[in-house]
Amino acid sequence: MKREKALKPAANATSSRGDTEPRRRSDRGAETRAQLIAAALEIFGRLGYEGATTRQIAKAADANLAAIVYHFGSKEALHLAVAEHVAKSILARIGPTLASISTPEATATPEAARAALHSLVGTMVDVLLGSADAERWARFIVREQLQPNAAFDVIYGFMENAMSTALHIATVILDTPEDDEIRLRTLTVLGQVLVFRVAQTLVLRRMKWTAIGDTERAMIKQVILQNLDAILEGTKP
Amino acid sequence: MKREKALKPAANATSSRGDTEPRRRSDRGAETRAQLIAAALEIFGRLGYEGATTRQIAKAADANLAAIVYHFGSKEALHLAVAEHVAKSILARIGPTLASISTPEATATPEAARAALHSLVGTMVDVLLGSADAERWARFIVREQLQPNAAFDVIYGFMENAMSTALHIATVILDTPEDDEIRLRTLTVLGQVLVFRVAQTLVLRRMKWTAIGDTERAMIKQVILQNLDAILEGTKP
DNA sequence: GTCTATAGTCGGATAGAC
DNA sequence: GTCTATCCGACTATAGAC
Repeated sequence: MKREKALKPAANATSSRGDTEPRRRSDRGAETRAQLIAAALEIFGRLGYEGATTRQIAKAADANLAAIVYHFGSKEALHLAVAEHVAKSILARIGPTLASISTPEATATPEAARAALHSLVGTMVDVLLGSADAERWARFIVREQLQPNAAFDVIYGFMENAMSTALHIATVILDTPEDDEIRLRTLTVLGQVLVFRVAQTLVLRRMKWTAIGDTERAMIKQVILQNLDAILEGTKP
Repeated sequence: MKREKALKPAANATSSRGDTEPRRRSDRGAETRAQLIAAALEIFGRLGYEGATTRQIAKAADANLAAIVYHFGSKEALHLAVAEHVAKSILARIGPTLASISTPEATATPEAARAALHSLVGTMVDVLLGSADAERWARFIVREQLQPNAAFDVIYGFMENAMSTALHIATVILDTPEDDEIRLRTLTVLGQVLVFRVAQTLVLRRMKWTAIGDTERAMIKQVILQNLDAILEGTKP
């Protein structure tokens, strides 16, 4: 928000390069772009948009400072490219699960629906807590929430999708229409997963853990799924 | 992380001013300090430590740039002073509730314990969602989680307190020893509250709300307390 | 496509008048 | 205690050699 002078360049935003010329022999360019995005994801997530500097990012990506402008057009465009990358990556992870529980069969009976919901929540826990990648994604996303940017809109898309699916399944299980109450309840389930990412510093201290590994993740998943069942059971009409 | 040169000054950190001279007639100094802290809370919360600039803060506080160094010693010291202010403010709000449920009577019977837990969670919802101040506190705290600083330690203290109390009450209700499982479950309850602060952009969009006012807060509280009861009921040994 | 060098701007901190 | 003026390091973005 500080240097809003020459925002003229950009031109070639994020993807769709090589549209003027056929794909050439070397993919050095693509590699550099990928490295820049990976480094930017990490650094934007930790320091925020303003706190991150293009020098840091270039250095972490083992690329040249000018490469950022060359490949993305500006610091801001790089930020947006990272958001797109995150959205795509997460969708790639939960997409299969989402698809498998979006079939009519998955919600044919309350039992099947319950299994589908377990599957979705379990996948969310795994995706959010199960990889170093996810750690970076989550940090980046939470930053966007704190300071909603254009990048947030990019990310919102897939969240919308997952939440809608979960909501629909929940209405089947509880046999109720979709109303504010069940919408809120769906959000509280999301919160139970998110807290382990967002308040992780607090979580680690309280649990006297040093990290959330496989064992810890399994415990967390078990507790959340038990809660989910209890909530489904306890709030039946 | 950028300008680690002259970190020499500081000297007079945050409070305890006027120890060299008796409190004088005017409290202009105290007022300026308060305004600076208020402005810094808002701006650090929104932009993060690195993203915030002392010029912005001074301007928002209607104070002079040099006043920051004069009163706090440095940008970093101001940041820490804000953390202390936040911790104190929150404790002032939940302290009474915390005290009232820390008595032996409050956990004498499972019924009383359940009421105490409701009281604590309800207060948390009110504090976190019920005031414009809380919005700022939450933003600031979440930032600290993403990028733990010295300031985080300041804030952790009161969280520890509230969590321990909640945990103890839960063990009474469930009549189980304190173990990892119940610790995790306590954190999932915290998550249900936090999500409405942390992912508020998402919440507002999904609920098609424009803000979380009294009505919305009441709905949220009801849903979370119902969940809490369901969880307590559904996970009994 | 990648690099170095640099232009132009903005940052935190300081000095010293009042 | 508060202010203006200023230093100087670090920032983003650019130009142009390779």
